Amino acid sequence: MFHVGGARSALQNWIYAKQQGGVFVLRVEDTDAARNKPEWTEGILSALEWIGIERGTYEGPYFQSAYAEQHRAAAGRLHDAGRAYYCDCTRDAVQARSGSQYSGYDGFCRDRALPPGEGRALRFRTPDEGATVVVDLIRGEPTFENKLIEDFVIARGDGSPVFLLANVVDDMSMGITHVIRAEEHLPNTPKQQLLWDALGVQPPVWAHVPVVVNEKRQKLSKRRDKVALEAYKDEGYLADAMRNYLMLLGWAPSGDREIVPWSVIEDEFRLAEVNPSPAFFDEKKLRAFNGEYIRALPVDEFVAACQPWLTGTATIPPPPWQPEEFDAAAFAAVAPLAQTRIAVLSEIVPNVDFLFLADPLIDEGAWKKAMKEGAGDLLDAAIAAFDALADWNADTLKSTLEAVGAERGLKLGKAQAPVRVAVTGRTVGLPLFESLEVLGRDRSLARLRAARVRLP
RNA sequence: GCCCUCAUCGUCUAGCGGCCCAGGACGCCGCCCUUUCAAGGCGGUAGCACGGGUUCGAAUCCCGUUGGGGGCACCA
Repeated sequence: MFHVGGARSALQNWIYAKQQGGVFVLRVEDTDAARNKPEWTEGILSALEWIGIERGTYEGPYFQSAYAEQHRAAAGRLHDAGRAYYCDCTRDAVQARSGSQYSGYDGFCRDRALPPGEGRALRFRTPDEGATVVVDLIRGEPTFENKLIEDFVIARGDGSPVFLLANVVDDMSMGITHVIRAEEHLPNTPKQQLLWDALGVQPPVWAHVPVVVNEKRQKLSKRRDKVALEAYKDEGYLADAMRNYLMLLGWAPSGDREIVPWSVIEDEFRLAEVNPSPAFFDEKKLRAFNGEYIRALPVDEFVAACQPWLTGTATIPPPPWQPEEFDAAAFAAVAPLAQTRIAVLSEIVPNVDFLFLADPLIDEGAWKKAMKEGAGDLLDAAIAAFDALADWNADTLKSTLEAVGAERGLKLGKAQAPVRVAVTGRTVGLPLFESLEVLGRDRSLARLRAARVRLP
């Protein structure tokens, strides 16, 4: 699973690296992914690929674990240089000493010069004065007073390195020069920068992009919110629409425009211009974008794009009709009419199911609405008139029903309702007469007669 | 409790001292078109959080306040 927030920063990161002539490396700090499950890696890779970050154009994703030796070596160096010391304080002891107002480790073991030993953690000795200024492409220079940074643990009692240190050492080992990540990491940054400095390496340039939030303005969470990129893909969001929308979260291209070719985005995007405040992931707007992208598709591409929902795949459930019932030619005939009517690809199914099902799925609410008094009479007349038609096409069908309606003082808008429900099962849908034409004379008449039988 | 951070229509944003009694987009509401529903066309609704400065002039700069978000582990 790949998070939409992650997708956005990956996109930003990727473009930025491209513009700078650098290499984009995706780091995954997710707990589950960090266990290095191959299927997670594969999921992330294909999600990245879906939004246009082709494999081979970047390195990674990588999980912290590849540089275990360096982690331990770095911890050792820090200790030897006096920048870190061993501590045997338990959590409870520290808590007890500081009372109710806990504000970090109190430095109890700072000058005890404890030798390494079982259960003794290694703590980084934070400077007593001065300040650590983080150079951040998006936020300027957030400054942190060193005396307020506690002596944090860099290696556990069993000698294993903690995330903070592993992270820094990994980045150093890989020659990372720019770290672009979510703003939630900003408070950790001074600690990491102190580590870079203590290890004698020039710290990277940081960029903390804002988080993506839900309607309640909280960071998107996997438990509460729909955040998986794959879920959007399976619903029928187009990759182009998704990546375009994602890039507009916190940034806008020049001029009063939002839907722009990807090349414009790659060209104009400036990481430093990203709005520092959190952005709400608005599914409604995404949907509107997707509708526009769908309408902009050439018809044959639209037809091709619909295939997974018409036939089903591993992740997309199969349609209600049997595979042998599907008629590609009929679908192609009706596709242009459907194209302006759906905003996500999965919606194609209810629009065309009447063409492929032996019997239409009759919606009872629709039936009650359309089959009022007079409906039986109208259907009788329509059946007779349609049956007498020499040419079965949209034009003749329309003028025929128009005439039938007129005889009864009904406008076409009213007269078409019972016919529509009888044939498609719904009150809304594709233009009726074109639908009848594609459905064919026999099937159409059979459905009209079947409906007539149900009426008084 | 401490630290950091953010603040323009409901939402995403344009704006980087005068072009702004604030522009675009989504949403919403009307009207037109129309065989249903869409699409399309036209119009409308709605915002610079508050208070002080600085300046001839502030949405834009500074300081506070308020409100939101994030972080403070021998988690990652």
